[in-house]
Amino acid sequence: MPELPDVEMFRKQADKCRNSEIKSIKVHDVKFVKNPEQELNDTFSGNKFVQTVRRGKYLFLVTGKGKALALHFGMTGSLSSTGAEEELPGYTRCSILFKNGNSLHVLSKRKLGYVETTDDVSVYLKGKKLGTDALEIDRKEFLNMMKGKGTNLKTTLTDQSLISGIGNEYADEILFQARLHPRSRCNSVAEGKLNELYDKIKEVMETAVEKEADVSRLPGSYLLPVRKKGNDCPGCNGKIDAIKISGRTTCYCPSCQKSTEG
DNA sequence: CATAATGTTTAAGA
DNA sequence: GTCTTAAACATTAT
Repeated sequence: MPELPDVEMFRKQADKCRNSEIKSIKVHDVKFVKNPEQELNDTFSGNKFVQTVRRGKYLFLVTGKGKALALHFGMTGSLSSTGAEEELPGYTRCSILFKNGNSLHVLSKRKLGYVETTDDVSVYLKGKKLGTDALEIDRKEFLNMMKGKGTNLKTTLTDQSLISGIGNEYADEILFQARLHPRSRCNSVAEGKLNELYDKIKEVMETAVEKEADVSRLPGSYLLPVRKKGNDCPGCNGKIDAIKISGRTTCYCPSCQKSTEG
Protein backbone atom coordinates (compact mmCIF):
# COMPACT_ATOMS: atom_id res chain seq x y z
CA MET A 1 0.00 0.00 0.00
CA PRO A 2 2.39 2.75 1.00
CA GLU A 3 3.74 4.26 -2.17
CA LEU A 4 4.17 7.96 -2.86
CA PRO A 5 0.45 8.87 -2.74
CA ASP A 6 -0.14 6.91 0.45
CA VAL A 7 2.87 8.43 2.19
CA GLU A 8 1.73 11.88 1.07
CA MET A 9 -1.58 11.21 2.85
CA PHE A 10 0.34 10.19 5.97
CA ARG A 11 2.30 13.41 5.71
CA LYS A 12 -0.86 15.48 5.61
CA GLN A 13 -2.22 13.54 8.54
CA ALA A 14 0.96 14.05 10.56
CA ASP A 15 1.00 17.70 9.58
CA LYS A 16 -2.13 18.25 11.66
CA CYS A 17 0.02 17.58 14.73
CA ARG A 18 2.47 20.27 13.69
CA ASN A 19 3.20 22.76 16.47
CA SER A 20 1.52 20.62 19.11
CA GLU A 21 3.76 20.08 22.09
CA ILE A 22 5.01 16.52 22.38
CA LYS A 23 4.37 14.99 25.79
CA SER A 24 6.15 11.69 25.28
CA ILE A 25 6.94 8.91 22.87
CA LYS A 26 5.99 5.33 23.60
CA VAL A 27 7.79 2.43 21.92
CA HIS A 28 5.66 -0.68 21.61
CA ASP A 29 8.02 -2.71 19.44
CA VAL A 30 11.72 -2.29 20.11
CA LYS A 31 12.72 -3.96 16.84
CA PHE A 32 10.58 -1.62 14.77
CA VAL A 33 11.86 1.51 16.49
CA LYS A 34 15.62 1.81 16.16
CA ASN A 35 16.18 4.24 19.03
CA PRO A 36 15.52 3.45 22.69
CA GLU A 37 12.41 5.01 24.15
CA GLN A 38 14.46 7.01 26.66
CA GLU A 39 16.56 8.57 23.90
CA LEU A 40 13.44 9.49 21.91
CA ASN A 41 11.96 11.20 24.92
CA ASP A 42 15.20 13.07 25.61
CA THR A 43 15.11 14.34 22.05
CA PHE A 44 11.43 15.02 21.49
CA SER A 45 9.53 15.47 24.75
CA GLY A 46 8.66 19.12 25.32
CA ASN A 47 9.50 19.84 21.70
CA LYS A 48 7.22 20.18 18.70
CA PHE A 49 7.32 19.24 15.05
CA VAL A 50 7.55 22.38 12.96
CA GLN A 51 7.62 20.74 9.55
CA THR A 52 6.68 17.50 7.79
CA VAL A 53 8.72 16.38 4.80
CA ARG A 54 8.10 13.56 2.35
CA ARG A 55 10.64 12.30 -0.11
CA GLY A 56 9.66 9.23 -2.11
CA LYS A 57 8.23 6.81 0.43
CA TYR A 58 10.00 8.36 3.41
CA LEU A 59 8.33 10.71 5.86
CA PHE A 60 10.11 13.06 8.27
CA LEU A 61 8.69 14.86 11.27
CA VAL A 62 11.12 17.69 11.88
CA THR A 63 11.63 19.69 15.08
CA GLY A 64 12.77 23.31 15.27
CA LYS A 65 16.35 22.22 15.98
CA GLY A 66 16.50 20.12 12.82
CA LYS A 67 16.30 16.79 14.60
CA ALA A 68 13.73 14.62 12.95
CA LEU A 69 11.87 11.37 13.24
CA ALA A 70 12.26 9.38 10.02
CA LEU A 71 9.51 6.94 9.13
CA HIS A 72 9.43 4.21 6.54
CA PHE A 73 6.26 2.19 6.16
CA GLY A 74 7.45 -0.96 4.43
CA MET A 75 4.63 -2.87 2.79
CA THR A 76 1.98 -2.71 5.49
CA GLY A 77 2.69 0.42 7.50
CA SER A 78 0.40 3.36 8.17
CA LEU A 79 -0.38 6.19 10.57
CA SER A 80 -3.36 6.47 12.84
CA SER A 81 -4.52 9.42 14.91
CA THR A 82 -6.49 9.18 18.13
CA GLY A 83 -7.92 11.61 20.64
CA ALA A 84 -7.73 11.46 24.42
CA GLU A 85 -8.85 8.23 26.08
CA GLU A 86 -9.14 6.39 22.79
CA GLU A 87 -7.71 2.92 22.77
CA LEU A 88 -4.55 1.92 20.94
CA PRO A 89 -5.09 0.78 17.35
CA GLY A 90 -3.97 -2.74 16.49
CA TYR A 91 -0.39 -3.26 15.26
CA THR A 92 0.80 0.00 16.81
CA ARG A 93 4.61 -0.07 16.96
CA CYS A 94 5.23 3.45 18.20
CA SER A 95 3.05 6.27 19.56
CA ILE A 96 3.68 9.97 19.80
CA LEU A 97 1.61 11.48 22.59
CA PHE A 98 0.86 15.20 22.54
CA LYS A 99 0.08 17.49 25.44
CA ASN A 100 -3.36 18.24 24.00
CA GLY A 101 -4.40 14.60 24.40
CA ASN A 102 -4.10 13.60 20.76
CA SER A 103 -1.77 10.84 19.64
CA LEU A 104 -0.16 9.83 16.40
CA HIS A 105 0.50 6.10 16.06
CA VAL A 106 2.81 4.32 13.64
CA LEU A 107 1.29 0.98 12.69
CA SER A 108 2.71 -1.96 10.81
CA LYS A 109 1.37 -5.46 10.37
CA ARG A 110 4.36 -7.07 8.77
CA LYS A 111 6.93 -4.96 10.61
CA LEU A 112 8.96 -4.28 7.50
CA GLY A 113 9.23 -0.55 8.05
CA TYR A 114 10.94 1.34 10.85
CA VAL A 115 11.16 4.50 12.89
CA GLU A 116 14.47 6.19 13.62
CA THR A 117 15.91 9.60 14.37
CA THR A 118 18.20 11.74 12.29
CA ASP A 119 20.05 14.98 13.03
CA ASP A 120 19.71 16.22 9.49
CA VAL A 121 17.12 15.20 6.91
CA SER A 122 19.22 16.05 3.87
CA VAL A 123 22.22 14.09 5.18
CA TYR A 124 19.89 11.17 5.92
CA LEU A 125 18.52 11.26 2.38
CA LYS A 126 21.98 11.32 0.86
CA GLY A 127 22.81 8.20 2.83
CA LYS A 128 19.74 6.48 1.46
CA LYS A 129 20.79 7.32 -2.10
CA LEU A 130 17.28 8.24 -3.12
CA GLY A 131 16.59 9.53 -6.60
CA THR A 132 14.47 12.59 -7.31
CA ASP A 133 10.90 12.36 -6.07
CA ALA A 134 8.44 11.22 -8.74
CA LEU A 135 6.45 14.44 -8.37
CA GLU A 136 9.59 16.59 -8.67
CA ILE A 137 11.63 14.98 -11.42
CA ASP A 138 11.90 17.10 -14.55
CA ARG A 139 11.52 15.93 -18.09
CA LYS A 140 15.14 16.29 -19.14
CA GLU A 141 16.48 14.40 -16.18
CA PHE A 142 13.97 11.62 -16.80
CA LEU A 143 14.70 11.31 -20.52
CA ASN A 144 18.47 11.25 -20.01
CA MET A 145 18.13 8.61 -17.36
CA MET A 146 15.94 6.35 -19.47
CA LYS A 147 18.11 6.62 -22.55
CA GLY A 148 21.07 5.26 -20.65
CA LYS A 149 19.28 2.27 -19.14
CA GLY A 150 19.21 -1.23 -20.57
CA THR A 151 16.90 -2.50 -17.84
CA ASN A 152 13.19 -3.10 -18.30
CA LEU A 153 10.72 -0.29 -17.66
CA LYS A 154 9.07 -1.84 -14.62
CA THR A 155 12.32 -2.37 -12.75
CA THR A 156 13.55 1.12 -13.63
CA LEU A 157 10.38 2.89 -12.50
CA THR A 158 10.46 1.14 -9.14
CA ASP A 159 14.20 1.71 -8.56
CA GLN A 160 14.21 4.19 -5.66
CA SER A 161 17.76 5.30 -6.42
CA LEU A 162 16.64 6.57 -9.82
CA ILE A 163 13.17 7.96 -9.08
CA SER A 164 11.73 7.77 -5.59
CA GLY A 165 8.13 7.12 -4.66
CA ILE A 166 6.90 4.72 -7.34
CA GLY A 167 6.18 1.25 -6.01
CA ASN A 168 5.05 -1.99 -7.54
CA GLU A 169 1.38 -1.15 -7.93
CA TYR A 170 1.64 2.40 -9.20
CA ALA A 171 4.37 1.34 -11.63
CA ASP A 172 1.83 -1.03 -13.17
CA GLU A 173 -0.68 1.80 -13.39
CA ILE A 174 1.79 4.21 -15.02
CA LEU A 175 2.83 1.65 -17.63
CA PHE A 176 -0.77 0.78 -18.32
CA GLN A 177 -1.67 4.45 -18.84
CA ALA A 178 1.33 4.88 -21.14
CA ARG A 179 0.40 1.66 -22.95
CA LEU A 180 3.94 0.39 -22.61
CA HIS A 181 4.99 -3.19 -21.98
CA PRO A 182 6.60 -3.57 -18.54
CA ARG A 183 9.43 -5.66 -19.97
CA SER A 184 10.42 -3.22 -22.71
CA ARG A 185 13.95 -1.98 -22.29
CA CYS A 186 14.23 1.71 -21.46
CA ASN A 187 16.75 2.45 -24.20
CA SER A 188 14.60 0.72 -26.81
CA VAL A 189 11.59 2.96 -26.23
CA ALA A 190 11.14 5.81 -28.73
CA GLU A 191 11.66 9.32 -27.39
CA GLY A 192 8.03 10.21 -28.08
CA LYS A 193 6.85 7.32 -25.94
CA LEU A 194 9.31 8.23 -23.18
CA ASN A 195 7.81 11.70 -23.17
CA GLU A 196 4.36 10.16 -22.81
CA LEU A 197 5.63 7.95 -20.02
CA TYR A 198 6.95 11.01 -18.23
CA ASP A 199 3.55 12.68 -18.54
CA LYS A 200 1.82 9.58 -17.16
CA ILE A 201 4.09 9.42 -14.11
CA LYS A 202 2.99 12.93 -13.19
CA GLU A 203 -0.63 12.36 -14.13
CA VAL A 204 -1.01 9.12 -12.18
CA MET A 205 0.78 10.41 -9.09
CA GLU A 206 -1.11 13.69 -9.08
CA THR A 207 -4.43 11.95 -9.62
CA ALA A 208 -3.75 9.45 -6.85
CA VAL A 209 -2.84 12.24 -4.41
CA GLU A 210 -5.97 14.14 -5.42
CA LYS A 211 -8.07 11.03 -4.74
CA GLU A 212 -6.31 10.69 -1.39
CA ALA A 213 -4.60 7.44 -2.41
CA ASP A 214 -7.99 5.73 -2.39
CA VAL A 215 -7.75 3.24 -5.25
CA SER A 216 -11.53 2.86 -5.45
CA ARG A 217 -11.88 6.56 -6.31
CA LEU A 218 -9.49 6.45 -9.27
CA PRO A 219 -10.96 7.04 -12.75
CA GLY A 220 -12.63 4.12 -14.55
CA SER A 221 -9.84 4.12 -17.10
CA TYR A 222 -7.37 3.10 -14.39
CA LEU A 223 -5.90 -0.34 -13.85
CA LEU A 224 -5.46 -0.29 -10.07
CA PRO A 225 -9.11 -0.74 -9.06
CA VAL A 226 -9.18 -3.99 -11.06
CA ARG A 227 -5.51 -4.93 -10.86
CA LYS A 228 -5.84 -8.72 -10.80
CA LYS A 229 -5.17 -11.52 -13.27
CA GLY A 230 -8.22 -12.44 -15.36
CA ASN A 231 -10.12 -9.19 -14.79
CA ASP A 232 -11.38 -7.19 -17.77
CA CYS A 233 -8.98 -4.58 -19.09
CA PRO A 234 -10.38 -1.06 -18.50
CA GLY A 235 -9.09 -0.03 -21.93
CA CYS A 236 -10.05 -2.81 -24.36
CA ASN A 237 -11.79 -6.17 -24.60
CA GLY A 238 -8.75 -8.03 -23.34
CA LYS A 239 -8.04 -9.55 -19.95
CA ILE A 240 -5.40 -8.52 -17.45
CA ASP A 241 -2.46 -10.86 -17.12
CA ALA A 242 -0.02 -11.23 -14.23
CA ILE A 243 3.68 -11.96 -14.72
CA LYS A 244 6.77 -11.77 -12.51
CA ILE A 245 9.43 -9.15 -13.12
CA SER A 246 12.38 -9.25 -10.71
CA GLY A 247 10.30 -11.30 -8.37
CA ARG A 248 7.43 -8.84 -8.22
CA THR A 249 3.92 -9.37 -9.48
CA THR A 250 3.29 -7.26 -12.55
CA CYS A 251 -0.23 -6.85 -13.90
CA TYR A 252 -0.73 -5.56 -17.42
CA CYS A 253 -2.92 -5.95 -20.48
CA PRO A 254 -1.14 -7.94 -23.21
CA SER A 255 -3.27 -6.43 -25.95
CA CYS A 256 -3.00 -2.78 -24.84
CA GLN A 257 0.64 -2.88 -23.79
CA LYS A 258 2.63 -4.31 -26.68
CA SER A 259 6.33 -4.93 -26.33
CA THR A 260 8.67 -2.73 -28.34
CA GLU A 261 10.84 -5.76 -29.00
CA GLY A 262 10.29 -9.46 -29.57
C1' DC B 1 -1.75 -26.19 4.66
C1' DA B 2 0.51 -23.59 0.94
C1' DT B 3 1.09 -19.35 -1.26
C1' DA B 4 1.40 -14.54 -2.17
C1' DA B 5 1.52 -9.90 -0.52
C1' DT B 6 2.10 -3.09 -1.44
C1' DG B 7 9.28 -2.58 0.29
C1' DT B 8 14.32 -2.53 0.91
C1' DT B 9 18.80 -4.45 1.27
C1' DT B 10 22.28 -7.55 0.32
C1' DA B 11 24.49 -11.14 -2.01
C1' DA B 12 25.72 -13.84 -5.85
C1' DG B 13 25.89 -15.05 -10.65
C1' DA B 14 26.03 -13.96 -15.72
C1' DG C 1 30.54 -1.71 -14.35
C1' DT C 2 25.65 -3.62 -15.87
C1' DC C 3 21.89 -6.47 -15.31
C1' DT C 4 19.21 -10.41 -13.14
C1' DT C 5 17.70 -13.32 -9.62
C1' DA C 6 17.08 -14.86 -5.14
C1' DA C 7 16.84 -14.55 -0.37
C1' DA C 8 16.07 -12.36 3.93
C1' DC C 9 13.38 -9.52 7.07
C1' DA C 10 8.19 -10.98 10.06
C1' DT C 11 3.51 -11.48 9.54
C1' DT C 12 -1.12 -11.55 7.69
C1' DA C 13 -4.71 -12.84 4.41
C1' DT C 14 -6.65 -16.11 1.28
